[in-house]
Amino acid sequence: MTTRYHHGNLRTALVDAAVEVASEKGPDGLAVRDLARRVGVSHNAAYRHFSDRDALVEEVAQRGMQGLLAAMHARLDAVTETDPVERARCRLQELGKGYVDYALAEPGLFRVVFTAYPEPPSAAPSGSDPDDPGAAPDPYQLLGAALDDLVDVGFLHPDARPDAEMTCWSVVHGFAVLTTEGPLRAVPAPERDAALDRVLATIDRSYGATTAPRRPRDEPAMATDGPTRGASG
Amino acid sequence: MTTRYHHGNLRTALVDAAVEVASEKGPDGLAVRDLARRVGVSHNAAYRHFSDRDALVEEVAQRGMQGLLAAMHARLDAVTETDPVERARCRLQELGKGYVDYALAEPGLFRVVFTAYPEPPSAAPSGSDPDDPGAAPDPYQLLGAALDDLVDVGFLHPDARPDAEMTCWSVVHGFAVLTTEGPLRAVPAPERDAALDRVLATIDRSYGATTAPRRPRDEPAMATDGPTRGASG
DNA sequence: TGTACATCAGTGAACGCGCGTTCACTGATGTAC
DNA sequence: TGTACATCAGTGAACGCGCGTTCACTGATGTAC
Repeated sequence: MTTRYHHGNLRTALVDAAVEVASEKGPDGLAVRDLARRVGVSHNAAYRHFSDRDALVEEVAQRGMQGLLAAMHARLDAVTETDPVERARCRLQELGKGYVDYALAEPGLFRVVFTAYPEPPSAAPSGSDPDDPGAAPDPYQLLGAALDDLVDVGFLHPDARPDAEMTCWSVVHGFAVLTTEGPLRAVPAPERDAALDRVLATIDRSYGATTAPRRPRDEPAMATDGPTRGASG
Repeated sequence: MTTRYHHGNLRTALVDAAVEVASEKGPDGLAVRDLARRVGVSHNAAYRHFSDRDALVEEVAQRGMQGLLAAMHARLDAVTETDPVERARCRLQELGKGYVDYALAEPGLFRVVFTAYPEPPSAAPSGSDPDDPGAAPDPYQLLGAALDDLVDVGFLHPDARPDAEMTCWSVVHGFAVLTTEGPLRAVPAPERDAALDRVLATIDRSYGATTAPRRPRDEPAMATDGPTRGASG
């Protein structure tokens, strides 16, 4: 039973092993032979289940994408704020934190997600179909929905809505890359987390500034740790 | 003379070839044997000039860094604005554009720059020495200086100054990665460039909002393409 | 319930690739006298 | 100006590695009758 001829679950076992390896070594660490070895099967048995190495990597990328989405949803679901404006602002920030959470927790898989398809989908001129912008399906839509909420709630001015996805995605992706693989990977966790809060607050402040000048209030709509509160302790 | 025994300039020739290769294939495309072949020399002659492959890659990374700095300086030097506030704002944005310029023009070398040292410099707890934050020396200092100017000129509130480097670097690096290697690599150039303008304007608007509420003016300090101008053609 | 047979899921050997690195060696160069 | 010699900068062969992929093959499984 321990070593029967038919594995019974080889495909899943290979992907599991691949996820584990990729988690440590990233996409370049994935080798069909190595994975077969780990699973205890001859090195070409894998070809019964995957047409080639790329197919296996793609499977890992899908798992990574699921993890990324889970991390984002986890943060989103934890938002308890009830005031519509505060809630929408908070949700956008938490979305970004979830993204970075995952990149920091699983840097290898995070890399696989963004390396899986080295060839650009040049056939369809991306951007024309808003439901399929490039190769990033759901996180992109989550972000879009959060930004739409921010407009609906009256915080983000509609004129500032276009390309807002790219701003948010860029800042959060850049932060993730710089602090996981990049030159900022040695920054200690507390400083790093504080920095992310400030980075996200910067975006929030910008969005608040798109409406604040138009409707007079006592308090300008600003980030909670903005300079007007003077809470720089 | 064409094929003399002593090459005379082998070290430089190897680095030149490596830059050319890395420019197309990125860091993983660099192989000592291949480079020697290209230069027309036996594959181990390279070891007279480089202790190992990593030393050669590091040399390419330095060239890449020079290119990156040159691209940033080129943008910076092209700023003719004379009004101090406008000038400082403009310079920050051009700095970001220069960074993205280089990433788009030389994606392979850009990657080498950020892959050269896979091991974190964990010895020195980075961030303690502001002159050497991680492995990115000069672009980081250029950015810091631009942000300091923005404070000096009264546009960016000092309370919002901390971690401003990380915001700017993150947004610009993320944009570069997403549009060169990432899911947005298929976005056509015109849309992409317009998006970058809006992304940078978002940061500018945020920084303007750190001072605007405090000193009453006729016009709030906002990005040139902000919604209050209504220039959404 | 038993059996023949198609099909599925493995195996071991082999091909061909390119790599990093080291070894003992040799051709060229330049300098001291 | 000529020569001996140390040193520098190449060479060719070899070691050992791991990889992706294909080939002909075999053991196990399940289904039709």
